[in-house]
Order: sequence, then structure tokens, then C-alpha cells
Amino acid sequence: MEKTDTYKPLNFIEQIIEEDLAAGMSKDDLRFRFPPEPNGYLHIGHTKAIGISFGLGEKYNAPVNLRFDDTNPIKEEEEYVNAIKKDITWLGYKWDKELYASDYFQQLFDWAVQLIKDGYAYIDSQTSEAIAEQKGTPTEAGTNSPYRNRSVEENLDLFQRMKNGEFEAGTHVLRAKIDMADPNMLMRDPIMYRILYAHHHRTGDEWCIYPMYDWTHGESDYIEQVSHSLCSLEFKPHRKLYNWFRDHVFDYSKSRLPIPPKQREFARLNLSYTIMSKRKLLKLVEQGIVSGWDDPRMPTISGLRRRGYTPAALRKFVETVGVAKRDNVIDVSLLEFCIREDLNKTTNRVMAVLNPVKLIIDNYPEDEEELLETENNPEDETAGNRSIPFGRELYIEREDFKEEANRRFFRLTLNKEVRLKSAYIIKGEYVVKDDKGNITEIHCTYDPKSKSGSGTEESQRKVKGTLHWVSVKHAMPAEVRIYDRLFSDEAPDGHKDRDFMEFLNPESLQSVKAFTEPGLKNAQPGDRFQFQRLGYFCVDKDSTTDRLIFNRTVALRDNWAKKSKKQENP
RNA sequence: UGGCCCAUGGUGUAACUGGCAACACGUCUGGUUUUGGUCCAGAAGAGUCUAGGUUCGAGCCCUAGUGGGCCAACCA
Repeated sequence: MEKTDTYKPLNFIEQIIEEDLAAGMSKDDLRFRFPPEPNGYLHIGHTKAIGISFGLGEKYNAPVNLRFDDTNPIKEEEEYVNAIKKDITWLGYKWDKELYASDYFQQLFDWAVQLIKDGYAYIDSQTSEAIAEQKGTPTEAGTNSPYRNRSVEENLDLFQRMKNGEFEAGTHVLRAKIDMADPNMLMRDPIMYRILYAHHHRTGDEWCIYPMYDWTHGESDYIEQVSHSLCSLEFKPHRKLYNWFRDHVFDYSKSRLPIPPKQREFARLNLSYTIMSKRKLLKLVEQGIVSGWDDPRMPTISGLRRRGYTPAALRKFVETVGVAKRDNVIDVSLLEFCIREDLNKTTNRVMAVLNPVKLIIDNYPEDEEELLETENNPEDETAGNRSIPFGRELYIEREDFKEEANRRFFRLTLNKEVRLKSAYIIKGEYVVKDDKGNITEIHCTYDPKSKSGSGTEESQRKVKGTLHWVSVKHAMPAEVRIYDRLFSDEAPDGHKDRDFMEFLNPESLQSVKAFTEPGLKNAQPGDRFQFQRLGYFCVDKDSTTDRLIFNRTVALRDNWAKKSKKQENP
């Protein structure tokens, strides 16, 4: 390949595919799959896996199946199936076929019978404890089961009766007969079927024996003619078993398998300050630590969606993160960068005051009010303008005023000028306090000639700060929810001796009463805005017409310290 | 009888057939700005885990160490 300006490095999976193509595989035979178990909601780690397989599908114009790995009815529910489909669709990906491992239960059973007939599988009738004990350890070989050499006839009979429901759960299992001394523990006669009297969300009570992951996964890939079966690193040791099963089915199938599926592994995504385990996330939900799988603090796709993240930002994020085989912890600042980058271009700026204090303009006529023009989005001219009501009494941010301030503070102080965004330049005059010394009113005067956009010299006058505000008379009350990281430790998962729950951040959710400009009364759940200086916000799904709830997606980048230092020593 | 995987600035990835280690985030400087956002310009920061070897030349190939991860559910 020529080195060109457009050369874009391939990740190692793309390289494998290119090699296969170069070795003669037809592009038409490329096929991928995303195989979630419907036992929980998808999280941002799955977004990476989805991005890899569906991304490959887009790159090579190859089909990608959505296959639910539903072989354990105890943990799986239809609610999860629907949530997973919704999330993938929301991310903007389209699967070719919607499939279920449970669709293959009969085929898997038939193949298992074939394996028994050829002496490659047997029924073990020991307890799970006994089987575990005989398994050995990584450094010690296991020992053979006393049932390992049952006759084919007996195995066949027992297996059929297992299927017929003649035995209690736990009394028998079907095992592959491989090698109890294999250094790879997974090869030590892995269990293929167990008896489970549980209602399956799709097959109901039709089956009482269920295939295990290893027996199911590769054969499902085979049935679907998946060319490259991509999964995360912890499945690497399973590859040997995957191939063993695959190659035995290959031998027994009547028609030759055109393409043996290939399992390849990549490092899963880890995010700093968050956990990425469905089991643990479920615990947060079950214990009520969060409001549900879609709590805006959750790293789930549904949580991030509710928080205000966009599909584009998430896709950009997993693309930026890359694909490799080494363990990693991505800093959340990269995720935050991706969402800010997107939202900065796409959201309208609106005025909202989270911690209000009254500002009274003494020289503004008592009963006057006016509409002021302001642009919706300085990053996007097509976003247009809107008008916002202005009057004598306004709310401003309490932190935007200080009675005594040093030069680092360039918002409102007494006897200093500052601009009200899209309005006038004002000067602080005096404050009114209550008995406890809290400021209840700030009084100021304005310069009528300094109106924003009026073209007067005063309107061009430089002041060092600009404040956002809302008119007291017109303000819309709202609830604003500000989120912090759920865990206080960079790697809450990384402690072998401590539980991740010990690192829960008790201040991960803060709810404040706020006022917004009146135009937001028409806002719909899911709408996104940038509140001047406060961050990006998204209207929550629980909002009603008279009670708006905003979730803060992410704060604005904060360069205050940096710039104020500059202000101090110009 | 242990097996397998991994190792490049703070973080994550690149480096195509072995040829002066690049990009993004983050950090820092300066500029613009009616948001301390955005945008623009620039800088610092690794000599590629260690030791050998092959080679004119090694991040890349070989060997041995070291460090980290995964594997002993009738979970996936």
C-alpha cells in the first residue's frame, strides 16, 4: 500500500480482516454479530463492542446480526431485550437479523446427540461440588469423573431423559469429553448442558435443559455464518474450546461449513470513576442507590441518554478510544470532551439562574419592560435569534456578585461596571441585607445608551464581565439536577480487598430550584440547552408542562482559575 | 502442570515492508470573545519495562527476565 495523506491506520481487527480478504475470503462472506445477554441494560462499555462490530459492518457494508445470548433463563427478561434494542437503535445502528440463541436450542440438542454418539460427550451424574473438586487447579491436573466412560447408549438414554424432565435440577449434566489435564481449565470436560426448571422468556417451559455459553456461542456463529466473532479479552481462554466445538460440529455437519467462524478478542472499555459490570450496576438498581437503570448517573446508554448525551458524542468517543488488546482506563475527561464538542455546536444558549439573588435597576422605569434580541447559538448562524423580556427587577447568579472583590473577580461588584448579556451595562450601587447579613437585593444603575446591538459607542464599550439574568416578572421556575461522579475513587473496581460500594459518592446528585427565561415553557423532554456559563442541560423525561426538570449533562470547561491568574498580573 | 494475553508521554491510541516516535484528551503560554464557554496560535511532556541478540539501522524481529491482566459458575 502506498503511503498517502489519507492513510488511516487500521486497528488490529481490521488488519485481520484485510489479511483474510487478501488470502481469498470474499467480501460478501463478511458477517458480524453483537451478542448481548438480556440480563441487564447496555452500558458505555457495550457501546465500544457495538461500535466495533457495527462499525465493521458499516465499513465493509456487511450484515451485523443482533443475537441475544439467552441461554440462562434465570437471569434473563424481555424487558432487557427491549431496552437493548432501543439503545442500539438510538445509537444509530441497524442490525441485519434479530436472532436468539434460543432459536437454536433444537439444533444444539441434535448436535449434542451427535457428539455423544461419537464418544465426545457424556452424562456426569455427580454433584456440582464433586465436579468442581475434580476440576483441579490451574497448576494441578484434574481427575476424570467416574461417569466419564459410560456407554454411548446409556449417555443417549440419560440425555434424552434429562430433556424429558425426568430428573431433578442438579442431578445430571452433559459434559464434553476432552482432557481433564489440559492446562487450560476450560478444556477440562466443560459442561454443555444443565437441568434448569425455569421459565424462559421466549421458549417458555418447552425446555428444562439449557446449553452453556461455550457450547452455544460458537455454534450460533456457525449457524449464522458469522465470519469474525469479536468479543472482549476475558474470552481469550475460551477460544480453544470455541474452536474445539466448532471443529467437531464441522466434522459432523452434512454440508461442509463454508467459513469457520473466528473468535478474536479486544480489550474492553474501562472508564475512570465508574464501574462497568452489569452485576454491580444491577446491585445499584436493586438497592435503590440509583433510581433505575436509566438514572442519569449510571454509565448505561439509557442513563447517558437521559443525562443528555448524544449518539454522535458516544460514537465519537468509542472511535477516539480505539481498539487494542491492553487493559485500559479511559479518563472521563475524554468522554466529557466528546459531548461538549457536539453540544457546543448544536445547542441553543439560554438564560437560567440556579442560585438567584435579586438585582434592581434603580434608574430603570418602574413599569417598563422590553424585549431584547439575542442569538440562539453563536456557533450556528442558522439557529437564528429570539427575544427575551427585560425589566427593572432581575435575577442574577448569587456568585456573580461580591461586595468586596479583588481584581481576579470580574463580575459584579459595587461601583464597577459589567454587562448584562444581550442587554445593558450596569454599575453596582448598594446592597440590602436581612437580619442575618445575607444579601437580599443588589441595586444598580444602567446606562440606557449601552443597549446591546444598538450601534452606539457605549454599546461597544468594553467591560470585563458579562452576566446572565432572567426577568423576575417573567421567570419560569424549574428544577435543575446536577450530577457528580457516582464513585469517589478513580478505579472503584480495582480494589481486591474492598467492595466497590465503599466508594459511593454521597453527593452525586444535587437538586436546585432555578429560574429560566420564559421561552423554555415549550421545551420538551430530551431538548438540550446550554445555560450560559453553567453547562449543558437536557430536559428530563419526568418534566411536566408546569414543572420543568433539567439534568445537567456536563459542566462547561472551567478556565476560571487560569484566566483569573492572568487578570491578576496583566 | 500451569496455560494464555499484554507492556510506547499523565490517559488512550499510531508509527504501513525495520529508517529522526505521531495524533487526540489532559496540562501550560499567549490572542479573540457581549458567557471565565467557543475559537485561534504556541509550548512542555515519552526515547518505547529491563538485559542481551540479529542488523548499517530495532518501538517493531529473536532470547531471557520483570511487571500487569485473565482462567478453577451447572454465569455470559
